[in-house]
Amino acid sequence: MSQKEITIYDIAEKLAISAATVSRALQNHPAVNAKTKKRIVDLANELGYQSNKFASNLRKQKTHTIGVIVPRLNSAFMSTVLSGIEKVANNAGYNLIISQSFETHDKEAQNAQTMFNNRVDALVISLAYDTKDYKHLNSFIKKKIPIIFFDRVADKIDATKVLIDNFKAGYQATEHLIQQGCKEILHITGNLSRNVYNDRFEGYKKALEDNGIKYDQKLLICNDLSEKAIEDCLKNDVLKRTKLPDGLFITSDPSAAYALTILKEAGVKVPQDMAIIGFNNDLISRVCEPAISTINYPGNQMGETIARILINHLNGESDINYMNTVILKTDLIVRNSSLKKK
Amino acid sequence: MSQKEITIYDIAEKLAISAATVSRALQNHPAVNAKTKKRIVDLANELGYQSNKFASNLRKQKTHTIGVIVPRLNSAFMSTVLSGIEKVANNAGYNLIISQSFETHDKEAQNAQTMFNNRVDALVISLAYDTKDYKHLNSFIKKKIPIIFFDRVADKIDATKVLIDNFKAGYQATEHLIQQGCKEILHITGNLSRNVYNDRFEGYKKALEDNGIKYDQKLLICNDLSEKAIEDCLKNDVLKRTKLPDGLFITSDPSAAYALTILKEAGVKVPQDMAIIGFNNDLISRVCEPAISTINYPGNQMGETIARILINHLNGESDINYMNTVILKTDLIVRNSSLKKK
DNA sequence: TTGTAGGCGTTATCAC
DNA sequence: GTGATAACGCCTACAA
Repeated sequence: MSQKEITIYDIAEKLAISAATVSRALQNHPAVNAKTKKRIVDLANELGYQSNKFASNLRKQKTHTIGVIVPRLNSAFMSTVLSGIEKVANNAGYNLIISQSFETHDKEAQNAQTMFNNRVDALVISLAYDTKDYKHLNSFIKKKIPIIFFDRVADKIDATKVLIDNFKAGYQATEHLIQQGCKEILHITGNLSRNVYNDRFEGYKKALEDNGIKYDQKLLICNDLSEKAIEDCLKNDVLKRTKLPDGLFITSDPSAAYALTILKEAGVKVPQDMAIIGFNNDLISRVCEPAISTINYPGNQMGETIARILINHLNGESDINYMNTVILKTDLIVRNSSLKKK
Repeated sequence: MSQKEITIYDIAEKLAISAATVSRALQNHPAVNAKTKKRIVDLANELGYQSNKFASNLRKQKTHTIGVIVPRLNSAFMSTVLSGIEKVANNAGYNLIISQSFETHDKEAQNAQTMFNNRVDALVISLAYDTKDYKHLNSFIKKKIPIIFFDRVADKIDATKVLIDNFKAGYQATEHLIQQGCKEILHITGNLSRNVYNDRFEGYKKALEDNGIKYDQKLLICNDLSEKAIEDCLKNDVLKRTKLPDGLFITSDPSAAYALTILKEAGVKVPQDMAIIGFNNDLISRVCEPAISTINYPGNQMGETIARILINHLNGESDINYMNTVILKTDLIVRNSSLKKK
């Protein structure tokens, strides 16, 4: 199938020198005569020589590859994070192997295994919905391959985490709705066994409590935040209630936008009947009518931060083990969907 | 840094057999005694043995890795395609190395080089805005490494392409606006040197022509479709014109949504004053008010198709060289943003 | 400044 | 069924 590869030996032979010198020249090793080097580099270009990473990696025990496992590739937030990671990593000469867990532990474990076999220099991971134990990461820990968790992190594991203050964000969002006069705030969110959703929920509860509102379990809906789930819980549950909530804190912008559409269809006025606040500050929140209030979540910056920490560590410029948790800043963004008072 | 690796030799030694047998057992080679195999597999698990892909790849000259180069990671469309590719590829035991060209030829070439050095088994690529020559892909062609272009394809190169009928889609979109009574249809789109935008533009022109409307160059705006560009061209140009166009065909949904927001802000009534149609059928087009008409572009299916073609080829089940172009089906989706007549 | 030689971990070929 | 052995292409002590 493939043509004969051109190797450093071919170059060495044609130039009647040793492969070692060729290898050195191609790596810009200082101890090599400038002229010899030029001859080597020129010939390499002429022959279209391409270094074989496998041989090199095999030899050097380093791959310049970072593995990334995410629940799903196709969300605005995730692709922003990935874009940030890729940018920094690529500039530093690192490659990215990306795979999706599709929100299941098994696929996540399987992907981790593959990453491990591929000897990634580091692993970046945002956990699946149903991941509860972290055995599948043990091989990395044993071999001291750095792991960075982001967004959906593992509480019980002692590793570097990059995330936002979900409690605070949840608190802020809820508090804002309360300040706008909401008394019964519906909270639609994801699986509470994941830190992101749990912390936001705790923030929600605390904000209620601090404002003298009793938490009502009927106002909590957990699902996978898919369009189907949103449609289902609104049409078959919320909209059928005798008393409609007057506020909605829903933890993703696409879901918020979709919920808004359904509510409007059903004749609910936003924000008058129900004030809405989302999460993430995706473009989608800005183009709805009314525009949706949200929490700004800097995905791109998160990605860049992750990559930078990793690369500094891999280059030995800093030690990841001293950096336990990085919290990125979020902001409350108020738009018309939640402005009952003007 | 890393602990000692466990190799097939370690296993062989402990079991007092040869490494060759261990290797065979671990690959399910038929010619190995069931009992020996069990002993080997058990010990391998116990020791936490992990096959070293580099050594294996080096030896087998095959990497089970597919390189993917896209203009940008962070678009709804792109992440859907990637998600599709990843799903199929991963199930078939292939890994994905993904990188972004950030719409520049240079980065694209550099990424292609890296992919090549990593000896990817195949390359999947959607071209950058300013890529005009394809020298950077020559090494792949020479070595007969399959390349699949998708979405933004190269006309001049003889390779497999997966795309939609952009001409037809552009025609349909425009025709629809005309049928709704539009006479002056603004077309906001990307760089016309890219097939996707050029073909849609040609479709647009042809639809005008077929309906007796003269093409007016003032109604064509090309930019990078970023929020900034959209805002700029609308506020500083279109909205200042003495006569506003009565239709808008804009070739991406996020841009359409953003344009809609700006137009509404400026007091333009949609669809009465201006009918709008976008492209892609992203969620964003559905949650706007009015919901935006668009062309359904099956990104996920495109991704899966790409991966499937590639994998069939790599497995020798079919030959990619006989498959030149795959055109996926698109549909016109009519929503309120373009419905002048009811 | 350059060359020699050994090994990174796996797999394929050949014997037995 | 199993074992020796020779690559795969590169890198790096060490020697010259």
